[in-house]
Amino acid sequence: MTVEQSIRDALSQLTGAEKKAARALLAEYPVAGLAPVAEFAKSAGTSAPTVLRFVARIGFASYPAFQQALRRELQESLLSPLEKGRSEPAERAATPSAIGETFERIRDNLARTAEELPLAEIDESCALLGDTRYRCVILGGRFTDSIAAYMASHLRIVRPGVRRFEGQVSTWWDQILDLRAGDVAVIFDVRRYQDDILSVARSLAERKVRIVLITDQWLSPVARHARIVLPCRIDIAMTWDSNAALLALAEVIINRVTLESWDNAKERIEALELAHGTGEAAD
Amino acid sequence: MTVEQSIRDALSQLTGAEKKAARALLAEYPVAGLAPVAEFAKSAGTSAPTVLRFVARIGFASYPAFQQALRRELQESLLSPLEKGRSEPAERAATPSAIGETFERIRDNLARTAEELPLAEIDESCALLGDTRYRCVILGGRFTDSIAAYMASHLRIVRPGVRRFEGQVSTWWDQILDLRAGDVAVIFDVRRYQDDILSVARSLAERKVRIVLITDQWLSPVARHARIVLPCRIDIAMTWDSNAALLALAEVIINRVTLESWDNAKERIEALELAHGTGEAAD
DNA sequence: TTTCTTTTGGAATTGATGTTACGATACCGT
DNA sequence: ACGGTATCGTAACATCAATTCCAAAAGAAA
Repeated sequence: MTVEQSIRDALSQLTGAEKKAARALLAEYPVAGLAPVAEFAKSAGTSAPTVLRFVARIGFASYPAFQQALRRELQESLLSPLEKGRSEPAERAATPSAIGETFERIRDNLARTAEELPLAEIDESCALLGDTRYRCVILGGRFTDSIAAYMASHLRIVRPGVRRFEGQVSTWWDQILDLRAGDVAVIFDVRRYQDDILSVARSLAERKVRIVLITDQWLSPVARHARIVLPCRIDIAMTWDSNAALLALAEVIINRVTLESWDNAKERIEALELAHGTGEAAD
Repeated sequence: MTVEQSIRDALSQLTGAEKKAARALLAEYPVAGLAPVAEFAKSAGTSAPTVLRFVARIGFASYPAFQQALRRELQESLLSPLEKGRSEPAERAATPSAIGETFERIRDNLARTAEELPLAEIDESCALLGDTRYRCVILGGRFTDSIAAYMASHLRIVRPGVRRFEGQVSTWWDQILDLRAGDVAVIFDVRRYQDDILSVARSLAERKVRIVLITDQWLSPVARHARIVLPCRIDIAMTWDSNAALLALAEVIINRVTLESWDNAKERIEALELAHGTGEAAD
């Protein structure tokens, strides 16, 4: 039962001045109701007490309670345009064009991510990661662990002191002890945020490890402990979210760090390539 | 100039706790800002004074003035719900930066990849991967191994019999023995093609394992042994190639397979979510 | 018209909210 | 390691908003 429905149901039982309030709210729903009582009353052409009687009549204990309900509703309706369809994926036809469409949505996520990313924060992250005086650990959650691995495998080539937390979470705690204040942790965490990641983050923060968080637009709770937060778009209105934007961001950072510390990186890349012996396999 | 833009512009000049407030607002825009200061502060994990300092910093004389601006904005955006959201992409695009450019190149790769991908091949891949009568192994090279892991972690939820070849290549040979004719192998291999991957592919082909190869536009030599070849764009004219298109393709396939075998997948997803106990970490 | 009931808004009251001052803390440079 | 500076949160304060009371006005019934 939404607030709007409550109003329509109760409308017939309202007194004259109360109806004025109801109509004013319906006309500018729900913004009018988010204003202070006096303002609402004025825009409805009535008085504050009348508005309060109206609010009580549709079943709220107080005006703040009424506003809170409006806010909750609003938040849900702002999420739903993206969220809907998630419930019944079966409806979404798997037509050939669906592939192109999915790609399109992923591209769209990249574009919006690039738009919304705070550039200054990326600069700072790269600075942190380029500073070889401090060590660096990279970790991720259930699915994003792969992205973490990807980033680590590149960063490890560019600079020394890169470690990755992998496997059993219980083994991470020992490794945290090796870290000193000032070291940097890159944490990937997207929705269905994991409690264990949060615990680790808290523990890292306590040890003054500086956290760079790469998360989704709704922000992992790890944000509380993070020095830098980089939100990415992940919703593609399908069964699974898309982590492509996270990977892209990781790549951007990797390239940036590589460039900025090119003198060191160059040597390391060449040395490692030689040792690895990756001959360009001819066809 | 919308409030949201003001925030993004000012973000870099904000102090740590102020950033928390900014992020909390951006994460639940604009609803978070419509709550009383104390509530806003709590949801942002900071104190009321900090929120007020934040509001002052982005140019408002008082908290009520700030809320009024939010309401005005909200009302306008509700009146024209069609052009809601991305207000002026033209303005935002005016931020010339290497970061935006890199993102642009990655997006371009995705677009070209989507164009050039043979749809019929994708259909067939999905059919192969959706057929639970056969097992499925996933593996990748030095960097693409992470992408393989990503795909495996999802596919494993959707269907049974998914394995991943990881760690030391030498241990893979034993595992190949477990595979029967008709089983499916997804192989990721991009330039600097690795000899060991080619060897494994050859061996798999000999055992009549059907290979789905996800590679770059220049095609890994594994293509010779592959039943299906899906080429992606990876070049972004920087130190490192971008594997974002591979990830996107993997995601497309994952979603497709999930949809096609939804009846089975649904049960497995629900069962695993329950067992995993991933509580949406409330804050 | 008169009287009673219902409704309404002004004004006082009470409570919550925004605001400010100050002490504690963390951070940074020397 | 130390002192200075910036930042943050607790607590007191002042302001404003929500609520209540009551008298006046409007409407209904006699």
